[in-house]
This record gives sequence, C-alpha cells and structure tokens, in this order.
Amino acid sequence: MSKKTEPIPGTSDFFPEETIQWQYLEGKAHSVFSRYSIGEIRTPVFERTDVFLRSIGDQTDIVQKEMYTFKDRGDRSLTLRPEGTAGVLRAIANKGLSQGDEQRVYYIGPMFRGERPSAGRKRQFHQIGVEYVGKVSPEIDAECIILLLDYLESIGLTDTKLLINTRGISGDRERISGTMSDYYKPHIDTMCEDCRRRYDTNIWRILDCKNEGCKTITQNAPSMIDLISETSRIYFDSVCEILKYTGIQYQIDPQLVRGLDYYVHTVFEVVSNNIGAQDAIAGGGRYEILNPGQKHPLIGVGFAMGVERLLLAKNANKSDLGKGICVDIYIVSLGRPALQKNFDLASSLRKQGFRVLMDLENRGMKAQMRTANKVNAKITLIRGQSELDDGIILLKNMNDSSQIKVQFDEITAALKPFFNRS
RNA sequence: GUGAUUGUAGCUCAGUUGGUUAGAGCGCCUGGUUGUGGCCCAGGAGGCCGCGGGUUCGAAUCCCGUCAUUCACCCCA
Repeated sequence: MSKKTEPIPGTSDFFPEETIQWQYLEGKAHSVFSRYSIGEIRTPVFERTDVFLRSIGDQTDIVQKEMYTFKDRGDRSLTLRPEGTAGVLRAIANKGLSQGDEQRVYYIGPMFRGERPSAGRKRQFHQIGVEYVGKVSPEIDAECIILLLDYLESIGLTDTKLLINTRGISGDRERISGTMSDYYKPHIDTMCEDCRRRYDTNIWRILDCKNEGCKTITQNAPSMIDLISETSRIYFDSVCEILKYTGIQYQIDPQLVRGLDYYVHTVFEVVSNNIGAQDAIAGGGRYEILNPGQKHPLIGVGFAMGVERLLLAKNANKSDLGKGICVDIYIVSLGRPALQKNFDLASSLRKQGFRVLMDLENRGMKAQMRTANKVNAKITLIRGQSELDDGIILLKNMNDSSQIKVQFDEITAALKPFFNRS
C-alpha cells in the first residue's frame, strides 16, 4: 500500500508461510533427481550477454525485448539470466566434456525477464531445471520426460497435461523453413502484424499464433510431422513408444514449437488448468548450443519448471502442502530470576530437537499463556520463583489443559509421552 | 510495450447526491482481584483516504497527472 517499501514491480518478498512451500519443492527436487543420479549445479545469475544471444537466439522475444542487460565497470555487456540452460551449457563447455561423455545436472534459482507482470509471471521468477548434456538418443529424451512427470507426481501434481512435438533434426530445419515460407507467402499480407514479423525473423512461431485469422491459415499448413525427414520421424516415434510403454499419457501437439532457437528434435510442455493464462508449468526439449569460442555445439535435453507456477497449480488443487512453523514447547517464566534460568532450559530442549519458544519480555502470566495458545504450542512449561525454590516445573498439556508437577531434572522423561518420536 | 482494473487502519473492506472529530469485522495491546490460553465482556493503540496538482466556501468522494496493484494481450516457466 505504501510507496517506498514496495519491491520493484514484478519482484516479490517471500515470507516463512511461503518459503516453507518452496523448501518443500526444493527438497523433493533434491531427493527425486538424486535417484536418477543427477547432481546440483550452481552457476552465476549473470553472464556475458553473448552467452544468451548465441544460444537462445538473437531474434527471439526473450532476447529482443525481455533481457536485463547492463554494462559493468569494465564496460562489458552483462545480462541477468533469463533462463537456465545457456549458463549451464556454458559452464559445462568451460569445464570440458570428453566426446561421448555425459553430464547430468539440475539447477534451482532465480531467472529475470523484463515482461509485464501478471498471474504466474514475474520479472524475477524461479526455476527448477534439469539438463542431460553430451549424448543423444530417443531413450534419453524419454527418461528426461519420465523424470519430469516423476517429480510432478512426487509433489502431488497429477492433474496436468503433457504435450510433445518434434522440430526435426538440425539438418531438416532449413528445408522446413523453406516449405513453410513458401506456404505462408501468399497469405502473409492478410496475417497479423506479429506474424509478418515472424515470417522474416522466426517463421516457426507463426504456428502457435493465437490470432483467429492466422490460426485458420495455419490449420492448412503442412504439418511438422510431414515435413521432417525420415530419421527425425523414426527418432520421434521411438520417444513416443517408450512413453507409451511406460504408461505415460501424452498428447502430440503439432503447434508446439517453443520460443527458443536452440531446440531440435523433441520438444515438450506440461500445462495445468486453473492457473490463469500462463498455464505452462514446465517446458523443455532437446537442444544444440554453440558456446562462444567453441567449434562444436553441445547437445543435450532438459526442462525447466516455474516454481511460482507449480505453487499456483498446487494451491489451485487445494492439496495441502506445508503446515507452517509449529512450536512444540512454550516456556512461561515468572520473574527475572526464573527467566534467566529458563534460558538454560530452552537451549537444552532445543539440543534435544524440540521447537521451543519462550517469552523474552518478562510479561505477565496471562499474556504469556495467550501467546502460547496463539503459536499453537503443544506443551507449556511454567517456572517461576516458587518452582525454582522447590526444584520443580509445571508441565501443561495445551490440548486438554491438564497440568502436572515434574521434578526439574526429570523433565526429559516427563515430556517423552507427549512427543512420540524415534 | 498495448489494453483494462484497483489504490481508505497490520489484513479484508464500507464510506450514501462532495458537508463537521473517516467507519466495521478480523488482528494487536490492556483489563474482567493474588501466577494459567482458547469463548464472552469492557477499554485502548493504530489512518498525510497511494502521491502531486486542479475545481470548490468545503474533496476519501469530481477533474488531470503520476506511481503502484491486479488481470489480459505478446511471449514464456
């Protein structure tokens, strides 16, 4: 509401109620991906600008109008990463990868795109992504997709749709572009402004134009499946077959081409209903990326998921996730001497693994009890001057209000029945 | 970038055809006899009515600008 404290448009602050959900998603990523023997990579959030220009493609929308690019003090052009793949591939190229060797990694972190924010789209957003780099086979593509669905299932997201398509091997691309160009040439004057631009810059993207007029023209366009070469078709069929064999539901979407230049062969997307217009919660495909100064492109397959969108989709499904921070024990102290002694008690309980909160303001009993109730403590321990004198402590069960006196040095045993943990 | 939407208390929102000290619910704090939570009751704190200009005797209310929110387009995760 106020002005100066708001974060920059398109960025957000995340408080514990939310970050607990993020930690859940990240924890699942660590455990699921490790079962596929995939380790985490962490690369810088900014790179030399040409890292993105070359790989994503300098005619793509991302590069043309969405990148946060700036000059550093050495007058180098740097860019906040708009996606994860380019930086990961740069890192792998830099480290070196023997021919025929493979490197599998996943990454988690913020990405930056200067778009107008709306539901499911921020300027700083967060992705969890996976890359299988160095090898090519339909089986690898298939495992990558299986992994993606495995992860989504592990976080309880099953109400989704998998769309796949192929863009053909890189050798096909020029021929496909040519055929498409021939097809659209007589129609191009009647199509929308964006498509006229795409015709020259990135003809593939005409395919998923939402404009009604353009859609009808596209409907009769030669289908990708018919345009690709025999090799590409066999490759794509193999991917589909494995998915079918594994019992994975998918839908071939001939319109799916995706907006980054580096994709070849298999491309896929997972969409969810009920989260607004930005319905893609994950997307990816096979790619070839030539890094600056390298002779040969690196090949790989991978995907990225939008963390904010995963959360949107999850919460739309009303599946419960994360219960917030809980308190096991609240310590009520009466009087400064007791308060001081209770510091010891608190740290000893915390060392035993209890989640402990205590009053630090020397307030009245009523106020402390109110707080104990508010934070939903299971047990309240009460110790004031008289308990100090008697060497005891009061243990109150907040559920049924029952209260017992416990010898102070037997407190651990007394707590045991209330916390059935191994 | 284009279009629309909204901006009043910590939160969710009322605020009548412009008219006196700007309201409610929730939340917060303090009480309701000695050191015991939730329910109830009483009291209290807390607002440059997004910001800046204009019209008017008078503006939260009307006009202009600006910033921000939310949503859609474009595109993508």
